[in-house]
Amino acid sequence: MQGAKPATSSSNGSVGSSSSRSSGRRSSRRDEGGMAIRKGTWMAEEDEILMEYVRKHGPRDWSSIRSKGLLARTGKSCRLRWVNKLKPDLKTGCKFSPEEERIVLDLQAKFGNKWARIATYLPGRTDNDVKNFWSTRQKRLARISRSSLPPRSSKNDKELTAVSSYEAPPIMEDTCIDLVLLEEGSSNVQCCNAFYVDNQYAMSMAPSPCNLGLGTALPPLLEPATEEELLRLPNTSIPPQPQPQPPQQQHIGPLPQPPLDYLDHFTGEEICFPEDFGCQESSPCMQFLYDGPPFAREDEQPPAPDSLFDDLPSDLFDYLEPPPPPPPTSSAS
DNA sequence: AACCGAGTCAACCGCTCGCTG
DNA sequence: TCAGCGAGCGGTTGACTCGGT
Repeated sequence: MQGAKPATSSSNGSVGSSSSRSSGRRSSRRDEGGMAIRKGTWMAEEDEILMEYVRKHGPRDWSSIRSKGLLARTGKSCRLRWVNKLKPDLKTGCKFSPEEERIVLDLQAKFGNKWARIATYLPGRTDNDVKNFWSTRQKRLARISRSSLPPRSSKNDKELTAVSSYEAPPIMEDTCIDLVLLEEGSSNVQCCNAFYVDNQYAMSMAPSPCNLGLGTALPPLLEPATEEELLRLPNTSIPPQPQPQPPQQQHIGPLPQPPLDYLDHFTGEEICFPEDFGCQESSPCMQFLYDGPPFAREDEQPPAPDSLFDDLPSDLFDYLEPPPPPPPTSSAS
């Protein structure tokens, strides 16, 4: 990855670049009481004062920090600084691991944009971290989907093709990558995640509800799995189903909760999914990019789902573990 | 070397919720 | 019951770095 910004004044004690950085849009202003409210990047001295306050009083009564004249910051700002930067055990400057990414994807599909809630499943991560991770990912997917739409031709060729970052040079380290699966000859785009962990690729989501399908035309590193194997994945709420032979279709109605902003393009029309991808509202798990007519309608054959997972080695997903249990309700917001 | 796009991150704002008097 | 207030949350913005061209 790139773009890691050097630590701010709080962690390296240098105020130089960060103070100039804040000089533009953020500045101090005076409130009604006449006390100047400082905004912008925190200085090391301010951090020290804030930490000292928390040591003495605990992380509460944020507004009294200003009312006592300790800092010219709002309570909000103090709390934010503590939660996002000063709290102990934060994983600052540390990239999301593939496992963390998988958890975020799972939980975002489950909870929506409840970043604080999702962050409680990720020790050392803040809601801001999760939010930033997600928005970066969204931007990337949006860019990929925009740039990857194939020309409308060869209508009969329905093969799903992996494009996007998957075409990047081989990934050598544990990595989470996004896949955009295009239905050739149309503008249908599906999106999912694959992980490269321990020299193996694996898809991020179980064949649970709202899985619209995974691509077949993946590079050789990813071998297809049998549906039986995939059904052993964690967080899979659909029960094992009988051998789904010729793809049948199940009328499931509109998607319950559009998981992505991309669904702005969604027409709201009812879609049919193959029966073996049965959809349950309780655990939607796939991000669905849509920019055209419905993916599979009753009068149209969807890609054969059984061809999507065939032959994946049975241990392919063994490393995947269920997310940790939710923390005690007292800590959740 | 300069430029540009992508990615990362910090910190703001507006809103909601829950507590308290 | 209700208003006021503080805390918390989600969305957004913009500075900054880095890699590619």
